[in-house]
Amino acid sequence: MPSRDAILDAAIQLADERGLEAVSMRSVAGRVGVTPMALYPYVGSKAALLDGMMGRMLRELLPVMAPAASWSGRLRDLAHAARSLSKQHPWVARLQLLRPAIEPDSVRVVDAIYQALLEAGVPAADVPRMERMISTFIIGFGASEAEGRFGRGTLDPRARRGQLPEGHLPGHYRLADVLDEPVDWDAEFEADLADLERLITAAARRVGNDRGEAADGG
Amino acid sequence: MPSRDAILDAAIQLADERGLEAVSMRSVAGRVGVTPMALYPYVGSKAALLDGMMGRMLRELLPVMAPAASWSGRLRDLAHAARSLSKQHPWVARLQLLRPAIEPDSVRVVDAIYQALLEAGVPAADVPRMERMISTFIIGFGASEAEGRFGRGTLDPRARRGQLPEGHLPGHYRLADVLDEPVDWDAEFEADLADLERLITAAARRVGNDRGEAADGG
DNA sequence: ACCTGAACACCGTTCAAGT
DNA sequence: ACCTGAACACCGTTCAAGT
Repeated sequence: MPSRDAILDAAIQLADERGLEAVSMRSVAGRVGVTPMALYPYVGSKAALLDGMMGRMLRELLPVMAPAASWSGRLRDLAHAARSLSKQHPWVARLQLLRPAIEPDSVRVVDAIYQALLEAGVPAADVPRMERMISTFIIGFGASEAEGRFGRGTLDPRARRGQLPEGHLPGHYRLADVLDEPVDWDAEFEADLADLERLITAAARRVGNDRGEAADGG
Repeated sequence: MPSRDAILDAAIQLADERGLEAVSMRSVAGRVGVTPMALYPYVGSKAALLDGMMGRMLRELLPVMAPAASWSGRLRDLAHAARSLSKQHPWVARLQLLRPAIEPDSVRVVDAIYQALLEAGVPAADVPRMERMISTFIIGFGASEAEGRFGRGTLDPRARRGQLPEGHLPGHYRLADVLDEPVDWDAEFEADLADLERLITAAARRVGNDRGEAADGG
């Protein structure tokens, strides 16, 4: 029995095992034990199948925030959950960036961030922007890590200390010691979160200072 | 005469006109006036073709930073150039996230950011992380805007003030006034850049305070 | 040396049949 | 009501010929 849930399960499993590019109507149908065309009444199209996969991921993200915790604790919980999700399923960040967040659970996640920012004292006029900044960063970090934008590239074979003339890549030259050390991505994510929290408290402190429209309606 | 440059030009034109998904070996070959297989000696593979397109984009990004300007001026120049690039070519942000930055010009852009951060007084140990944070944000913003993650979604049809019970999406409810206004994306990008600059100066101020390894070699 | 043409193993999706 | 099979218009890439 196909059923929408079984189809989404098969697609998610396939993406986990062989990557998002291995998810095709034909491969999913094969795993479910059915002909490609039998999927269409349940998922509509390939694009809708991908949206459905994303919806499932977001559903796991929601119950993670303990309502009792402070705003910063809740944001931290959410950020950590998002990161562990994109470690378990390296394809979610790409999907999140490539398809607009239509699923209803995505609106609920956004709402939870709104509440945390309001509770932190961020002026209403700045809350949606900061929500977009935070989620853009978290998704972008996950995508960069998963797709290999972080790994190599920055640090080229010839970027080792002394192996290149100082004038060519002066920044890399001066940072040779630091760049030689391996990166602890968990620590980096943590440091980035601390920076984001600094921005939030700074925005809350600025209420009514450098802008006329401080604490708005609400 | 094909030539690598003519092939990349055709591919870029095609992506601008009909989107990245319209770029195929067959369509590019058609535009160049040649058989698909004739491209292979010049570009190697589809993936390498995409890398080549990205390389061309990065080359436009480099000469934009006036060496005379302050570190914050140079970072601003770079950020604005990156944003106008991803407005002209909505596919670059996606490509930047999906493929590791191997092109040599990408290393040069990273180096320019390293220099700016060092000049700002950011401790060496924090410079690579902050570079990744800044570029992740800028690329993520471009991708979110281009792929439609920002546009709709957050603000649902039923998120209008009073049209939903307060208990359901409390954050959206409290922000109804703000969410009803259209977003000025240029202003938002500017405000985000100001926030990033705050993080940089804050990191510079922390030198030698909460970490042992303050101003490193160099 | 450079290009072509046919072929292989794939795609998403439509449409007419089958039970 | 639900599924199948053949078909259409695509992919990237290999390989043997052509000039």
